[in-house]
Amino acid sequence: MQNQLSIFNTLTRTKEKFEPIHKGMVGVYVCGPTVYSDVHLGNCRTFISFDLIYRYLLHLGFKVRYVRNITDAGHLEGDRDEGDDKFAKKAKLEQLEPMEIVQKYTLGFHDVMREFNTLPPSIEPTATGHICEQIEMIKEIIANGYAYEIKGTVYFDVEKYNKEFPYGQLTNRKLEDLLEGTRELSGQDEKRGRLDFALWIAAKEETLMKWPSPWGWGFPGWHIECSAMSNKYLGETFDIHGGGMDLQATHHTNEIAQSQACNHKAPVKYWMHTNMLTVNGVRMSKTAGNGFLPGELFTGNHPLLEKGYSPMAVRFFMMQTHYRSTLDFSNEALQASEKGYARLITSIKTIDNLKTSAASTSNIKELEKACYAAMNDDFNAPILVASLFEGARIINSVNDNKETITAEDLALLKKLMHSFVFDVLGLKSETSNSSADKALQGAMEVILEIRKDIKAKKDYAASDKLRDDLNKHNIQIKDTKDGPVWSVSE
RNA sequence: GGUCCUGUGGCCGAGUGGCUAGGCUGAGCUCUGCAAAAGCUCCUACUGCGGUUCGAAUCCGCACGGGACCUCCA
Repeated sequence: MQNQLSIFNTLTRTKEKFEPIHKGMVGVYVCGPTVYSDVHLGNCRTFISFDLIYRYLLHLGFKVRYVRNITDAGHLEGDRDEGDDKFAKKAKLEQLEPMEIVQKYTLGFHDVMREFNTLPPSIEPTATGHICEQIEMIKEIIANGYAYEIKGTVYFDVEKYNKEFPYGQLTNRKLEDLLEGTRELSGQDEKRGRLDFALWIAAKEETLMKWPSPWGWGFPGWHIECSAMSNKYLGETFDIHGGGMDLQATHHTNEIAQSQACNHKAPVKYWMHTNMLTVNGVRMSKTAGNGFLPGELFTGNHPLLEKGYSPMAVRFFMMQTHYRSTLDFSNEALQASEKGYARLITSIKTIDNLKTSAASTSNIKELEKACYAAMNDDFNAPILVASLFEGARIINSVNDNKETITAEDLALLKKLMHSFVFDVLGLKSETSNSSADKALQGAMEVILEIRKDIKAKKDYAASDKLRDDLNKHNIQIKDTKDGPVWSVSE
């Protein structure tokens, strides 16, 4: 372990030293997507942020169990535990079975996560796969006196719970303040308290996704799945629970209440929340209609996009902002990241060509320290990136014979750049080894050989034309001291 | 209305009570047949007004601007 990691805990609103419950092991639960439509870039940001966190914990040597669920049932359209769930609604629209909707968008989600080079979680449980666990948990909550049933629907009694536990602690709010923000109960409402939420919802005649329960046919409420599944795979109390900030006030607040009411203990030691992605200063969301899909981003096929951006350029763009800050999208910012990313990757490829000397002009050990210090300070990737650019500067300077490096330092620098850029930040070099690429490589060798002859005859007009023409096909030739180098641009 | 967060150079974005992050852009220089790349140098900011302090962009207050949550959303 490279010194002490600290994490900003939403519960206390301070940075705390990270001490896992079980030495050397970390349990992480992150609220995954509700798979009733394509994930947009804002959703991706959250999962990419937690991918960084997961990767760094692994890098530090922790044995991590990373659980990220798939919500495939119980997430209602309306705000008052009424109506059909999102899958059934979408299923009707697309004339499919609800589980066809789930399958379609789950596969799509996985494809996008792979594009962004995120590591798969250790366990990816689904709500429909854990109906029994949810029912058992609800039974326990009722037995403990924190929930009640009315006509086949089970509600959590928030006001009763609040008498013993601070219901609004995660958002630092008092119950009275929360009550002020809610509407009066209408005559149709069955629940007792305005803040009460459903644990189990009675099925109607037309409900498509329903299961038998002690309270009749129905389906689980949205919040109970995360309590049940985190409990099952990580235990009654685990280390880190994460999710987007928008889940903090309702979903996570209710999760804490459910788990506490069931197990008589707080479920989570460190709560982590990632901030939103914004477009022109406004949060990207499904309902605001200002979101675009990862596919559109990669191809540039969207009115807001001037061009396409590669998945790694986008990932790097996100790594230049701290996970707790809002990240505002713009073409200009993305293009800046694209260039910076290319420079960083190019420098890493240069490492293998460096010559070593008897002394180093730069302090590589200090650089290593700076990298760990950045990440240990609540996963501060932007500061890490700044240090990595310092590394790139050193590499390029040594390559230009303007600085020197010892063999020992070079080995350390190489290890440092590789482990932080590829393992921790999760970036990868975007080159493929397809047969077409190999053919291009061969062709370029032939072309450069011919151009060498032309240049030897000092026919610069011809050699420059060759270079310019290839450039029109996105192939750059650079005439360095050590001979020509070529590359393909995006 | 309630509860919070936030306001940094041309753009994006870190950050600490005093020691000028970083990326992109622009200008100049070095290198080079030229170009590109790379390195170096320069443009040295912290919404406004008060207060605390030897000293504040960093702490406090007020004002103005932006945003989030309180209703489904990562």
